[in-house]
Amino acid sequence: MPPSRRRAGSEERRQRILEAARSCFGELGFGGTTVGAIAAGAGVSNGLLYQFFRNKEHLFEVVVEELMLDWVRALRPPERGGALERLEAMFRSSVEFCRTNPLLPALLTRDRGLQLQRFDNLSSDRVYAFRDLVASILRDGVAAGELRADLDLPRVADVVCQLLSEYSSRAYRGDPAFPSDPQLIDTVARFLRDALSPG
Amino acid sequence: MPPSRRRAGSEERRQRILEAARSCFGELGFGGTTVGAIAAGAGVSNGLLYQFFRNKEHLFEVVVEELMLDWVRALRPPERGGALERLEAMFRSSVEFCRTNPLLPALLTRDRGLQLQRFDNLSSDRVYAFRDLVASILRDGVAAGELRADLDLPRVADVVCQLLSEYSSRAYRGDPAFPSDPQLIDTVARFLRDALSPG
Amino acid sequence: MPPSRRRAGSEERRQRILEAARSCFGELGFGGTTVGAIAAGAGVSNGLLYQFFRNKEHLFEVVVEELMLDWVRALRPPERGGALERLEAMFRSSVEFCRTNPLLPALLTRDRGLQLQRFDNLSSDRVYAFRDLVASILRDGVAAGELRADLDLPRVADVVCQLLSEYSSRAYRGDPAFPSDPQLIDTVARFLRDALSPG
Amino acid sequence: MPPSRRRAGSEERRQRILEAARSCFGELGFGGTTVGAIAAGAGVSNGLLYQFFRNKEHLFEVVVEELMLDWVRALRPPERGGALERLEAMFRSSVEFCRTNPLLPALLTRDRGLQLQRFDNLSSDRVYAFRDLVASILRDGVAAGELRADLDLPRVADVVCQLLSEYSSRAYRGDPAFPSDPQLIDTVARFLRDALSPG
DNA sequence: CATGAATGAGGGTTCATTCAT
DNA sequence: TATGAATGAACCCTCATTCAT
Repeated sequence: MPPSRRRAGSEERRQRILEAARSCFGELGFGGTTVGAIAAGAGVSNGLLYQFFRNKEHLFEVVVEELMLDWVRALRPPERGGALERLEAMFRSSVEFCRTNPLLPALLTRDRGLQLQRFDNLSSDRVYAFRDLVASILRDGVAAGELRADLDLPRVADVVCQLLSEYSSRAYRGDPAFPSDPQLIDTVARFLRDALSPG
Repeated sequence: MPPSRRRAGSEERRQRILEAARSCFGELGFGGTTVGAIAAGAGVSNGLLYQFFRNKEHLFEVVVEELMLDWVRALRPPERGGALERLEAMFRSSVEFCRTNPLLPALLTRDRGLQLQRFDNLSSDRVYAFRDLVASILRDGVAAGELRADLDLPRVADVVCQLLSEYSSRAYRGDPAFPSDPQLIDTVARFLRDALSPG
Repeated sequence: MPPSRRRAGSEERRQRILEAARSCFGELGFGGTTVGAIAAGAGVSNGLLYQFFRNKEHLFEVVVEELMLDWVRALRPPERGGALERLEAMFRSSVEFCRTNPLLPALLTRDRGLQLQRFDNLSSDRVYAFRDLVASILRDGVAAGELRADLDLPRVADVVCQLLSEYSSRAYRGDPAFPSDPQLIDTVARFLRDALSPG
Repeated sequence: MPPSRRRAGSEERRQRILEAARSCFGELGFGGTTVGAIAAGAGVSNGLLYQFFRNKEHLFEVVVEELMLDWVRALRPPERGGALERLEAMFRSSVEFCRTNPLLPALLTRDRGLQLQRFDNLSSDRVYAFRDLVASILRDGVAAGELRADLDLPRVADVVCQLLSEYSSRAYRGDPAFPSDPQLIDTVARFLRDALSPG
């Protein structure tokens, strides 16, 4: 039995709220976002948000949770291929993903605007998992002789993740001071290759 | 004629306000900081701030302006030495500077907590100037044969600045998910060398 | 013609709403009660209440009206017997009635939680009628020589009613500071006898 | 050193707020009272209340605390005299006190409108203390042979307190259904005497 | 008839800003 | 100048009421 027309509309509205919230939180941070702005962005009344979410924080949590899941799906690297190839694929996927998701990079870099002290364990696990994933790819590359043998794996993984999330995030922000053009992405990719490949 | 004793006391208070503001804005962002907290931190009354600054935004602008000047002073690279050596010196100076200035990295990465859309042209010039400085150092290195000849200079400068500001900023934040230990700094320095040095 | 099955079901729902309302208003007062809580308590939808009642205030008025009728029925004193005997019977009936009707004592004591200023003339008539009934019983007792001859009848009736309603009301409230045990009820009954009986 | 004119005005405003709060809470209960109404009643702005009181509940607590102290002072019975005489003096003092303090009787009778479950231990002690005081006076009267020897002291004290607080409270409420005229007070006093005096 | 999703006015509270002292 | 008491706009959230289904 398909959902009634009513409930379908309801779910659609919930999604519009989440979308508006994603956009507002991403652009203005948690504190800078007003519930009214989200409601207006979603084209619904102020009070409707509270039918779906306990309060502003809860809405934020749900947004983050969904975003992390989407991101993990988008990021999954190709199973086959060399380490550099896989890292570059991840990098480009992430850039693509963030093009419409300003919130993620903010989360990945512990953006102050989100006042994440309240949501600490929301994203920590994902951050660690992501870094571990990168580290394991690096380890594969070292084992295969594709990468320098003397990399300090956890710390290099940190640097790689950092570049990945920063240049991904720029894909969204339209900030001329921190641009994101295809050639810049290529430069970053090449930068990584040069730094990681054996002499 | 030296400023009267009265004005000297006044200037001192102004500085204490700026110092308290720097600390508050850096820790809590623009939205998270209250004027009362700054006044309390400076040990003056609430209203006195408005003798020196038009309003909260103006105070913020002045804080940023001064911070940028301090940072530029701190960053000035050694006149002599190889490009990599000079870049690394800048990197380490910046880390040191940021260790006590949480606000700067936030500015350099367009921290959402500051709601910088309102203050857009505050720091752009400084950011451009910094990147140009790095680019010119890179150009010197290329000219001297110390760096790869085929670097896309403006874009590589962007990447270098990015790493520099991110790992500088961590020096202040005590976040276990984004640590800052000497070996990580060394890893970043080596990462830069590997990426920039010729084959 | 009996009501159609449809209307019978409707009437049953109306009654369930009234019952839930009686319970909620009694426990939480007018302001503390939400329309949603009443609907949930009655197992009907939020909107259905507005088929039967203009609004929350109207529902409250009807609840009070019905409650007063029930109470009058429960209170009707035995036709025969001495004045003290009849008063005591009323007292004990009232205690029993209130044991399951928290709203009544609140009404009888002009409970502030009900914000009765809005509903002023709702219960006044019943209060007067009750006091008149008590006064007439007292008059019978005086005439029969069973009670003191010099009682200020309307005012003594007020006192008797007051004790009656207060100690009835405690039967419901589970407040340890204002207990209601059988011996306390007995004490009140005896107190009344002692005060009213001739020297 | 006398308080500066500024601080004197401040304290005066605090008192006006407390007075307005006492009146509003007393008339409308805790839930029925809005912070705005208190502010308006005191002739100050909405926000000023929060300079003196943490929030609405805190303001309520302070009001209750002060009221209880005032009441205890007003109630203190004469040291000398017979038990009935002392009780009657207390009764009349209380009536007088409550004539301007609607909140107290509400507290003494656990008014639902105040949602006292939150403030339970604020007034319980005072209620118990008051009842104990009445009980001890009764005990003295029994010992002196002035009162019936067979009184169930704690429970009779309850009844006496109940009459005392109820008829005190009416002094404030201008409710015609529950009047308060001098003769009614006299009737209650006489009622108490008749109930407590030996046969 | 019956539903419950949707609305929006109004509540308590915070805080940038002003101004009498 | 310097103060901090005072203001009031704007925040988040609740809930009585309506209306499309």
